[in-house]
Amino acid sequence: MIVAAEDTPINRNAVLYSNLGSPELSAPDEYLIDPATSAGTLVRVDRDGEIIAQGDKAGYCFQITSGCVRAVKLIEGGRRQVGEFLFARDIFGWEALSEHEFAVEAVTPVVLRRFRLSTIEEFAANDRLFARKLQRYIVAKVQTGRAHLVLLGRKTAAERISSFLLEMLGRPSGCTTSALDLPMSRADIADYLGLTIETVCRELRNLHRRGVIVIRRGRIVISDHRALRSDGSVWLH
Amino acid sequence: MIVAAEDTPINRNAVLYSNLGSPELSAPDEYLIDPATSAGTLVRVDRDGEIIAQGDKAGYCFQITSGCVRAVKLIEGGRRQVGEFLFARDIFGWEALSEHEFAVEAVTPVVLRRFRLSTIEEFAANDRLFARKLQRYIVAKVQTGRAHLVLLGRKTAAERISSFLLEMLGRPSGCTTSALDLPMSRADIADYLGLTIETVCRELRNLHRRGVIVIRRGRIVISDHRALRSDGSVWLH
DNA sequence: CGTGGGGTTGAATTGTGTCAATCAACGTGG
DNA sequence: CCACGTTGATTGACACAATTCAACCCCACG
Repeated sequence: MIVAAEDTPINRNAVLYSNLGSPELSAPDEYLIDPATSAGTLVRVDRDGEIIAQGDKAGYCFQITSGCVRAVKLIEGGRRQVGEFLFARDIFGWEALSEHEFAVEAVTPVVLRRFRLSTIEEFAANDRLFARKLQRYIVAKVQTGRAHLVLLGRKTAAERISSFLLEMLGRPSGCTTSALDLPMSRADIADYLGLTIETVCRELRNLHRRGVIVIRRGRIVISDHRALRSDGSVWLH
Repeated sequence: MIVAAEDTPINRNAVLYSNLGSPELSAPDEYLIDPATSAGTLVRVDRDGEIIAQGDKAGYCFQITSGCVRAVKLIEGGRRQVGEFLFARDIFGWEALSEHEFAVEAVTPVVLRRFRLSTIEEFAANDRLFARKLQRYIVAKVQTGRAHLVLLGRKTAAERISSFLLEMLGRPSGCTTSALDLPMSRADIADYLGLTIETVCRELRNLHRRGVIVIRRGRIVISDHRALRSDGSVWLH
């Protein structure tokens, strides 16, 4: 499903990442690897195209330039779990030790930059700041993974939906407005939240009825942030 | 709840980790930091003692010398999620970016070795092999976290219990025999698997009825590994 | 202008949770 | 040594949240 894949050799002397001089690590809207460089191989993938298959050998790492991607695992009985959704600036492919346990598929058409894992490792070895940024990125992923464990283990359907909308609202891009356009299908959302499509619909409808959201053609507008937050943020402390 | 906490200064010239000369990275039964060294501060914690509290500032990293520990998150309505159980050789405290999202509590009395995070970072900076081992360890944690997402999102109660027993059976120590002694309570297991205590009991009884396990005084003996595996390993591929 | 796939809604079903009672193990103090 | 209280584990009866099954709608697209 990979459309364009000419192999631009990585120029080791090129500026591989931006903000070298930045005082602190990884602002949320920062690219770990500067997309303006010619480093890595540009890859385009169609909607629903498979970027990584379950069982693929580890070897490549991708940074998303544009679009949305999902990490999915299929198990017996046609059951499916979406591990995470990834967007521009996100990096994936590093999570595998030897084989990929999750497939990665394009939710929308995506543009990626592909690197050999060995190249990334080499850069991390030669550059302390980059290594620390990567480390921070991975630790942040561990954190969001943990938060998702709580959602799947202990939250009700209504709470999951609210948490999901807040999560989507909270990501770096498109956060200022309260208009969310969710690129993924109901099935993707359901498999991310450990629910069925029907329950996702019903809970969205409930939010609509309560006047918390407005649903229009795959686009959702949040009318009552406060209500959403009191539903979805069930943390203590 | 920390009992002994004299602060042994870290000797930078001491051999902080073992197997420097080992050809490959992190065998599963290997300590990332050699417990025989005097590096770090020895800490003992009683049963149910709190090692890290929710909301604590990040700053220390612990390696378990002996005992079992749980990472827990409390949310509204008395609900609780156990993120993971950790055992000898495991390392925790590195998952926080600024504040700890999960508390860490002693399931059994534990002996820990405590390090400043900055010390760990410094060692990683000065030693490539150690840095890569740590990296591998963290990535492995991401993997088990992902597997747990699938369990919580898409497995039935029976499958969760079987998967749990297999997971406990599969950890480096005490794996040769089929006698498991589970140090954690039913409540801990339930909160790890996103179930209730009662369901855990019922499913264990079902396994007992089917002759798959024998339950004796907090110790469980696996009589039929094959049956357990066909229940718990619901992977495709 | 059919056709099909995603989305929405309703009714029936069920797996798991809730509530409650009982039991077993253990420590404690009279 | 034995009543007693405590705490965790087990079991049963019932309730309910979410799934399953099914019908229908709405566009997009050939």
